[in-house]
Amino acid sequence: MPGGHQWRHRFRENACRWTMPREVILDVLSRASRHMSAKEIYASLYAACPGTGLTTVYRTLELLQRLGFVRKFDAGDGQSRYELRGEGTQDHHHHLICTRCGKIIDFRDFIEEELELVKKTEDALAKKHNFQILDHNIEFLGLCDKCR
Amino acid sequence: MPGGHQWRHRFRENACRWTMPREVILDVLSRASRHMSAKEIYASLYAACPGTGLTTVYRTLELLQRLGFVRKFDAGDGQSRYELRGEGTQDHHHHLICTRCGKIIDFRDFIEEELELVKKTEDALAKKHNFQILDHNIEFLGLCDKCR
DNA sequence: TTGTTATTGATAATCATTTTCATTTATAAT
DNA sequence: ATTATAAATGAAAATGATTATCAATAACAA
Ligand SMILES: [Mn+2]
Ligand SMILES: [Mn+2]
Ligand SMILES: [Zn+2]
Ligand SMILES: [Zn+2]
Repeated sequence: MPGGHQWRHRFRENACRWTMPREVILDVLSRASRHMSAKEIYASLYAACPGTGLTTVYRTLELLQRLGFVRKFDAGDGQSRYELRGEGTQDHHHHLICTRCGKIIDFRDFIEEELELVKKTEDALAKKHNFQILDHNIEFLGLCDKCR
Repeated sequence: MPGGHQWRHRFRENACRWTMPREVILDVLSRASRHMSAKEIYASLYAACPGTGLTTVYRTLELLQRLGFVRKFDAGDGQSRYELRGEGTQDHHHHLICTRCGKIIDFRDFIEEELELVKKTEDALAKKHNFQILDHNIEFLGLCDKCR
């Protein structure tokens, strides 16, 4: 349990101030269900920090993304979703998305094989297209048990 | 070259009428550069079918997607992009996206290994979560040669 | 404690996409 | 070929997520 202090330190390192809205947003992200939209985060903010604006939520999420603490992704409905990036490789995962109801499931199956193939592909692509590859996403789309 | 007639037939099969806007939009999609946004398609429509509304472009794209003729995807900027789905497996590919300038590159490297891993993962996920998996996306994010 | 400057919140602005609804048109039936 | 019907279209307005503005506030270094 890294506690909340680590965040403060990591903010300082990046010349960012440690404020109440940021602390609360990080808290929401770390405890609540994953894959939250900005509006959902905004909604669950009221108890701990009423008066926080939706604008601040968006700005904080963008900052967290820029610092690499948060991953932003698109699940097909019109809004972006956000999740904390855990440390090392044990948090590495991808998404299984129901295209009808929007349900999102994390999966970590075959991560070994996946990383191996991803590495090979990254190397090939970086060389062939002179790209600096920084990240990747893998997602499976389909119908969940309730929607099929 | 399947020509334009096949489309007409495939529309009929699905109880959809064959109209000028639909023909022209399919033509644009098949000849022009891939990964076009609705607005881009709308813009390149004027010559062949002036007066076509942007609304019709959106409606047609949604139909094409529903019929499985078109793949809709998100490249990180605020708008959806569309590309024709080719027939068999020789068209199967994924995307390498520059997060700064938005450049998109198709790649088909290691499709063999990819399909193998994807199959394994699909089976495992379908069983474990009782999902009916219909599609998948793999994307690499990074900086292109000009942006790095 | 004070000064500087990042951060915030209310509000308005953007911008992609969707809805509405009256008009047109593809197509099947006559 | 004409006609009837429902699907398709287009103009305009509505929606909804995200971003820009700007004056007020608060973090934090000195
Ligand atoms: Mn996740
Ligand atoms: Mn492509
Ligand atoms: Zn579902
Ligand atoms: Zn680039």
